[in-house]
Amino acid sequence: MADFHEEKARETIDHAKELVIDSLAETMDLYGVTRSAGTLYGTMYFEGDMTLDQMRDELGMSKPSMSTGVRKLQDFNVVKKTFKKGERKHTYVAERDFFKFFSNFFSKKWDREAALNLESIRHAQKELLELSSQEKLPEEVREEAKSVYTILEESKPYYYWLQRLSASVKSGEIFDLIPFYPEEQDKNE
Amino acid sequence: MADFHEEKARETIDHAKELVIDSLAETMDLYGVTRSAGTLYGTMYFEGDMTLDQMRDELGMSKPSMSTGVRKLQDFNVVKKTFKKGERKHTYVAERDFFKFFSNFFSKKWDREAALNLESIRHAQKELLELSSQEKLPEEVREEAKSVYTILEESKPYYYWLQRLSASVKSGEIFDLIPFYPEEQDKNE
DNA sequence: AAGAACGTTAATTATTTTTTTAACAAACTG
DNA sequence: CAGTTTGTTAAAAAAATAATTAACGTTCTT
Repeated sequence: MADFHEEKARETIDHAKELVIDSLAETMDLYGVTRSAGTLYGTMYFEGDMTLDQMRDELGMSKPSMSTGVRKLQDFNVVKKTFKKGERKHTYVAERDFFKFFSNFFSKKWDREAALNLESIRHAQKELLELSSQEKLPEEVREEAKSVYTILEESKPYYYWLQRLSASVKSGEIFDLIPFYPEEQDKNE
Repeated sequence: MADFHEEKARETIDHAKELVIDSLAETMDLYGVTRSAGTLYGTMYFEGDMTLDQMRDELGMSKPSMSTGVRKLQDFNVVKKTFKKGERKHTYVAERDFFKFFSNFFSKKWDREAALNLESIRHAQKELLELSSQEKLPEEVREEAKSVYTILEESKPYYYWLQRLSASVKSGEIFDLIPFYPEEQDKNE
C-alpha cells in the first residue's frame, strides 16, 4: 500500500519535472533550438551529470541522436563535458545557472551576429566605394551607391553596441547594471 | 557604352545589397527565424515600404509565401503595416533602426520565456507541495519532492531578472546603461 | 594482441516544415 | 450589383531537417 503511494508520488515528481522540461524546451525553441535539444537540456538540468547511455534511456531515443544533441548544446555553450573519475563513458553536464546560460548563449549569438554583418558590410562598402569613384557613371547611379553606402555605415554603431552588450554580459557587468534582485540598488544611483 | 557601364553598376549595387541581405538572413537564422523570412526582412530593409506583389517580384516567390512571411515578421515585431494614401494594396515596412529591432525582437522573446516558465514552475510547485504534505510517504520521496521544489524556486530570480531586462530594453533604459557610443560616458560613473 | 565498449560518421528512412497551386472570402470599382 | 482585385486559407507537393540503423574507428581491458 505504501509502495502504491510511493509509486504514484514518484510519478508526480516526474510529471512536475516534465512540466518544466517542456516549457524549457519551448523556451529554447523560441531561440531556434530544436525541441528535442531543448528536452535534452531540460533533462540534464534536473539530472546533473549524464552519459550518452543515460540520456538514451531517459529520452527513449537513439544514441547518435544524443551524441548530436549534446554537441549542439555544446555549440550553444550550455553543456560541457565533465571528467568523472573512474568513469569510462563520457559525461556531460548542463549549465544549471540560468544567468550563465543566458550569458553563454546570447553573448555567443551576438558576437556572431556582429562579426557576420560587419564583415558583409565591409565587402559591400568596398564594392560601393569603387562605383562612387567612377566618374563616367550617371549621377543617379552614383547617388544610389552613395546612399546604400551611407545606410550601411549608419548601421555599424548598432553592431559595435551589440559587441559591447555581449562583453558586458560575458564579464557579468550587466548584472551590476541590472541587478539580480531589485533591492540591490545600483550603487551609482 | 555608358548604358553598359550603368547596367553593370546597378548590378554591383544589387550585389552589395545581397551580401548584406544574406548576412542579415543568416543572423536572423541564428535566432530561429527562417532564412526566407530573414531574406524578406533584408529586402524590405533596403526597399522601404512594399506591397506583397512587390515582394513577390523581388524575391521570385509566391504571394502566399509573402503573406505568411510578412505575418511572421509582424509576430516578431520587426515589420509593421503602413497606410499609404491612395494605395489599395496593403503596404508593409521593416523596422530599419536595428536598436529598435533588437528591442522589439528580444523583449518579446524574453517576456514570453519568463511567462512560460514561471507558469510551468507554478504548476509544478503546486504538485510538489501536495506531495510534501503527505506524511505517509517515505522520507526519501518527500526529500526528492522538496529538492525539486527548491531548484525551481531558486530559478525564479532569473525570470524576474529577465523581465526587468526586457523592460529596460523596451523603455530604452538599456541604452543609458550601455550607451550607443562609447564616448557617451555613463553620467553616473 | 584480440575482443569489447564507446562514440561518431554515413546512409537511409521518417517526419516536419516550407512552398506552391487552387479555392475562397472580402473589399473595392465602375 | 456584377466583376475585379487583393489577401488569406486549405490542400498538395516539394524540400529540408531530424532520427534511426548500420558501419566504422578508437580506446580500453584482459
